[in-house]
Amino acid sequence: MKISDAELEVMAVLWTQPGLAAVDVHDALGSEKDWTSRTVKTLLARLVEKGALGTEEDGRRYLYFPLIEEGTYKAGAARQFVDQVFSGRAAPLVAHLADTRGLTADDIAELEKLLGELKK
Amino acid sequence: MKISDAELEVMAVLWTQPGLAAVDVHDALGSEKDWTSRTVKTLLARLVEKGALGTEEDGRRYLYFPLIEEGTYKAGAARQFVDQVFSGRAAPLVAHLADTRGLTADDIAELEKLLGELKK
DNA sequence: CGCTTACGACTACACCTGTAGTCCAGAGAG
DNA sequence: CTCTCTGGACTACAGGTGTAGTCGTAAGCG
Repeated sequence: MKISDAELEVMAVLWTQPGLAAVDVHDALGSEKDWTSRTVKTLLARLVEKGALGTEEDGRRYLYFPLIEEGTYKAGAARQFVDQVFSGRAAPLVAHLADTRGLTADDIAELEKLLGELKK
Repeated sequence: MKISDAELEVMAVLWTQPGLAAVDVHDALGSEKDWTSRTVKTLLARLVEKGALGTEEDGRRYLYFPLIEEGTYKAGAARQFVDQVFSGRAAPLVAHLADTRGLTADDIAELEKLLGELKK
């Protein structure tokens, strides 16, 4: 279940607001991405074809719903990325994020809390 | 500077052993990947074209050297991934890795040490 | 009841990627 | 000096991706 970059942005919208029609997805993206509605429809169609989205008829249009959970997908993507780029080791990843100012003080605090829970 | 999955495996070899010829890269990958030497050559050529590798002539063949640093590339890839999938927040990433058993006890210990240093 | 509009279905097309094949020239074998 | 082998250069080709256009039809406007 490979989801491409552009498709992922569409999924993000529908994870936040499931049950939108194509136009609504286009509007929701509108501010960020500069796609025509055709493009958005193509992405929706591809996601349905891939089984990532399901549809429900609503008159003469479709409403789209995610079929794969946000958490499930992201966890898989994270594992795959860490395996591919960091040979499966998470620590170097975090170290790199820290190096490039990718970690704010808030992030660090949050990670500490998380680690505290993990140790239990 | 987008490096594809297959290309990344080639880069990994050359980051570890810079200055190999095409055949040597093929051999180094040989055990893991089942590519013909043609395929490896194509990947090398594409990486040179992209500016990720440089060459040095050695008689009638080339020796290949990384032009981009391993750390630089990985840090960039990490940032991009976190931005794309986790809206830039590292903590949820780590949480997901933890959920799917992607974090071993060792990893957790390592992360703790890392966080300790970051706080300073 | 006819015209426009908006929807999904199908089609397009260039570039990237994975995976290789062909070709020509130089290096080494004899 | 000639033949073969090997290296890089160029070519191939199907499937994915970003980005859209066209078409037929059904729904609502007038």
